[in-house]
Amino acid sequence: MKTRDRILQTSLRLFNECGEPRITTNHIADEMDISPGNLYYHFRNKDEIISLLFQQFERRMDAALRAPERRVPDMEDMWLYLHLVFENVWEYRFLYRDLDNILGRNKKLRTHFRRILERKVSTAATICTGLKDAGIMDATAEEIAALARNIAVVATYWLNFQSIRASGAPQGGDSDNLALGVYQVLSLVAPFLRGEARQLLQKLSRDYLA
Amino acid sequence: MKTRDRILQTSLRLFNECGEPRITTNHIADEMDISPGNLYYHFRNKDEIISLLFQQFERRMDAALRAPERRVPDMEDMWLYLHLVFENVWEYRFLYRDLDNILGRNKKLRTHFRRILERKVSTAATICTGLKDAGIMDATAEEIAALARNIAVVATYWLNFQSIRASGAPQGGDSDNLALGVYQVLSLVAPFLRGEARQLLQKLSRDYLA
DNA sequence: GTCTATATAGGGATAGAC
DNA sequence: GTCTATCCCTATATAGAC
Repeated sequence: MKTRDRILQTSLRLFNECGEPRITTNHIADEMDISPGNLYYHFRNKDEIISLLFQQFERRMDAALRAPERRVPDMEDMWLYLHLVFENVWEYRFLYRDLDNILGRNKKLRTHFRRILERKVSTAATICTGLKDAGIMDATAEEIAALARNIAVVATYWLNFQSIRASGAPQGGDSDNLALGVYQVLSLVAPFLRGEARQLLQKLSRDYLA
Repeated sequence: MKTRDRILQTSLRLFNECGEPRITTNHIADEMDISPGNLYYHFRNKDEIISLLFQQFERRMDAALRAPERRVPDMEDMWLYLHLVFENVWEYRFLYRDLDNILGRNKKLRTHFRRILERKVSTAATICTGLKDAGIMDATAEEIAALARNIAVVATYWLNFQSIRASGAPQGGDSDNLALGVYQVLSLVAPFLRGEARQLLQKLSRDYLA
């Protein structure tokens, strides 16, 4: 594998493990057993590494949020949508750990991240409206708007929330937290579903968390 | 006012405005027109300033979360609880802006903040159970548990979420975001309320946001 | 209590040899 | 492409005069 790609890969891992502000370019070079000078041959500066990682993140997030546009959405779409979102957040969690800090240093990232948030909200709203049109969901337009915002908030920050709550906990892997996150978001939607769908979701949730 | 207190006050303001990692001890001294040496006469280091500010925050948050323990909770309690929480988050928003970063440097803060999150969850659950016992709310224990977690997430991260969404927006003050945050959390609770209470909440919300 | 001056350390980044 | 050596800058923190 090319050094350039290894730098990106290693940076992502270290950023995720320790937080981007704590990882210096020297740390990255050290971990890879290359010289700091070599790293700067491949990248102009640390910010360029972050930008590249952000681009990867953005592409994958775009793909996740484009999923349900093809046809009439249903609960399957919601489930898929949530899974893809949570997996992406998890894989690029360093962004979320120090969001304000990172976005504050780079206006382009801030703009793009804002766009992603807006798409999270609008995709959630689209799916909910689809569920309503399909007769599965019962909610006013106002309720759907608020619901979509809440879905976006929980989908965005759940892993942060859990990582603080779970610090020092004896067990409970991170993959558990992904599943719990999906469950949390589904529980936002549940009370608006009609009887059968709500039962189905409850059963699905129980299997899922077991 | 004593220099020591002015340092705390100025630090809080600058931290909130620019983010704690970007504000150095020199910045603080500069802003106050005192020397860096003077600052270090009053505080051993930057961390001590942060710890003191955190203590203030914790005391106020404790007070906010103790409120509804006295009697049978109702929607008034929920509303009061949310307001106090959001105001505290707003006044000490620097903590939330760089939460992982700050908590990662100081285990004591991490432990204490975790406790606050747990209390947010349990207080929300207590209030909801109270609403259920009062016949205002209709929800299973499982639903209340998930709801309480979601309330805590939204109450904790809403202002972060909005500050990213609103960056570059032409208008929409921060106090609007507080009100919107309360509305968002209430909209989590609304679908579990019985008819009359739900109507009341809708009316209340509309007045509130107007 | 407050100042000036300074020590120390670490991170970001570059130059030039190989 | 990679390394070594080094420079610059900034942030934390201290020493000692006033």
